[in-house]
Amino acid sequence: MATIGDVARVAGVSRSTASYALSGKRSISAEVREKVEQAVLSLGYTPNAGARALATSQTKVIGLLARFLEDEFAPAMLQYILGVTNRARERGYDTLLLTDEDGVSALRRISDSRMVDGFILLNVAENDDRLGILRAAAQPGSLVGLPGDPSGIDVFDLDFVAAGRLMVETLHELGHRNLILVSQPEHVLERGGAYVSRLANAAQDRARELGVELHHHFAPSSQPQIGLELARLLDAHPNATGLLLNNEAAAAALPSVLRSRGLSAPADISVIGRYSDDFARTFSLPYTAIDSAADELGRRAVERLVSRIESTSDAVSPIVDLITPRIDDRGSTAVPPTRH
Amino acid sequence: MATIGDVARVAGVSRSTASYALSGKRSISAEVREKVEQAVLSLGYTPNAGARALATSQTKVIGLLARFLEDEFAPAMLQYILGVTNRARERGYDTLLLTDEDGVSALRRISDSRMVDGFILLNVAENDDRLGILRAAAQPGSLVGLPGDPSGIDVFDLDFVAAGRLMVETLHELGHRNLILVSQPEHVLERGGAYVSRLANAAQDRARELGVELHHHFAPSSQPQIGLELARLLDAHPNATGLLLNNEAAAAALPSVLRSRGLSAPADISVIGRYSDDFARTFSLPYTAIDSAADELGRRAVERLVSRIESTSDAVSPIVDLITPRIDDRGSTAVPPTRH
DNA sequence: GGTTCGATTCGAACCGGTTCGACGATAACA
DNA sequence: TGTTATCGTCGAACCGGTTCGAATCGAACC
Repeated sequence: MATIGDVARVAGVSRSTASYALSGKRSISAEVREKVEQAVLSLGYTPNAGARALATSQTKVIGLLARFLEDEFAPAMLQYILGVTNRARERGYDTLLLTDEDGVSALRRISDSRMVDGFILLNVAENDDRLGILRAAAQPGSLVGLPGDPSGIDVFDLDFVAAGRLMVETLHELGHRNLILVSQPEHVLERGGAYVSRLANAAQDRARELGVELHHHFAPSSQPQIGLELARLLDAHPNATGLLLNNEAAAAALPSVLRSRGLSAPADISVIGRYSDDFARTFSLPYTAIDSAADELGRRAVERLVSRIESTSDAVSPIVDLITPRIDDRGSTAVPPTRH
Repeated sequence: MATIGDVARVAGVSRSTASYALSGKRSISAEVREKVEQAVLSLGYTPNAGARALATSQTKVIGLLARFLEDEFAPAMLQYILGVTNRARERGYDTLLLTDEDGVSALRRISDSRMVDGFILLNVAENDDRLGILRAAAQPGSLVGLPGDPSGIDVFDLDFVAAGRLMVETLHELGHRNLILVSQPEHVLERGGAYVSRLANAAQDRARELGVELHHHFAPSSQPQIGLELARLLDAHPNATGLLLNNEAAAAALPSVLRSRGLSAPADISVIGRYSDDFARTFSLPYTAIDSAADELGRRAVERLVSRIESTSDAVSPIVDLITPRIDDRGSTAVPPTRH
């Protein structure tokens, strides 16, 4: 492989001149620049990443820490990952994907060895043990997922409080007064998925304010239990006219549950879910849903991280950016059926 | 961050001695080794990856090129990615995830800049334009997906010929004589997904040998068209007693299609799919299926790549490793129903 | 005509590791 | 007791970039 020394020799200049000609950090005569560029072309020169990293302390790589938790809906993670890698590339960064079980030691290892310029943490838990390491790290980081204590770090997440309120308000406006809310399994919450209770509490509060009856339940973690539980809930709350789902697996299971009971949405029951548009398309889920905005969150996290990496002053104050929930109307809500 | 110079100073030895004490490449007195290790601990020393890469020409990073094609079933890709990253980590390598639209230039860029020690290419097409670059690259590579010309490169894939035969044979043995085979959309084939026709042709040939009638169709690429097409196929072939699905999306759509027609598997129709066990679990697909072995393919590709990277002689002859298909029996096959 | 200045280029140092050759001390050997 | 390996350590060079300071030169200025 050609080095910058080769380029300099072919162009008949010194190594430093070749470097400046390529970086433009000092003025170079048009003539010399031309010769250097010719040499680069004829040799097929590409700078050695390791050498550049050593000299500049910049790797142009972002570390992406993805936690794959058991019982979690893995495919949803892919949207985040793609949002991150694609936007990073647009900004001139490549992505080191870290899927280690032990996120703490992975973070430490990569940070200490200076392999990346910054980190993005996915699936951040309420009390995430990676945050301590990240705060002490030499590189900046962005979180996707709001932890209990976000101090000092940029955070991006869906506004689950607004999402909970929006679900309730939407059905309340249509005339619904009795709703069921199905959350993720309880152990997701225990493991630190506080967004589950943020949405549920907000929905509960808003329902109380509006005089709406809301029955909150945690769903089991796997099929076919989910289907059975959904059926049980419909039995237990025969007067409920609306179903709110903060749970991808439950949404995926719902069509068959409704069909086997001879129900259809929105004629018999209104349904609002919470999942990405891409998820809806893949499994052709016909329900109106709050978009989880996975790719957008990934993109924003990258955007912020890159500007922090490239900003000279590091006194930029951290932000918590909660995306306002947006409803994708797929026609599964309507006024409640009149009681006979 | 501490450098090896700091370690050497604290331990009271030279930089080279510190380096040898840590690498073990020359004999070092127990006393000195002890002092160096103490210094490492007290300073929290971690070698700088860029400097090490520059000195050793080894990055301990693998480049993973994932192509995300439109209309493709993206979640399935995640299994490959996880298989690769996890096994790579076990072998001491991290993974650079490259999702660039333009795989050719991504490959060239990363290879020329010496950011990785080797490549793994996912979703390799029949006539993949990345292979030319890979063959000329300084780093070795492993393919997941069998191209038309695999010469010179290690290849890992499911044996789709055996898979096609196995599907037909399994149902033939149960007494089925009239089958429908649903493939991926035709443009997947056109784009180079030759595995689609490898499976279909093998199934067709085997059916002919066994005197089985086999109706082969390409499915549309997206919902809800897939569901409609499945219904149309069942109408068009009322005597078919078995359904073979080489198409994840079709498998995901099938339960509702069957339910709405009042059919169930295997009582009314036998079904064999082709998707990963993980996929089946996630969407609770109740069909017997040939495991696509995504994670295993990823693991094998890494294993081979790493041994090639670390082997001194580079005259190791390339292999084509086709995994023998394995059926996960989920009880969706049975003897065909007796005709009334 | 001497001085100052900006443009252009070069040489040397540095980033933080690894590794080769040399050297002194000690042990083994004749 | 002199010679030769062996062991343990050090200094220096090298990997391939970037960047600082200095040198050269012609133009502009007084």
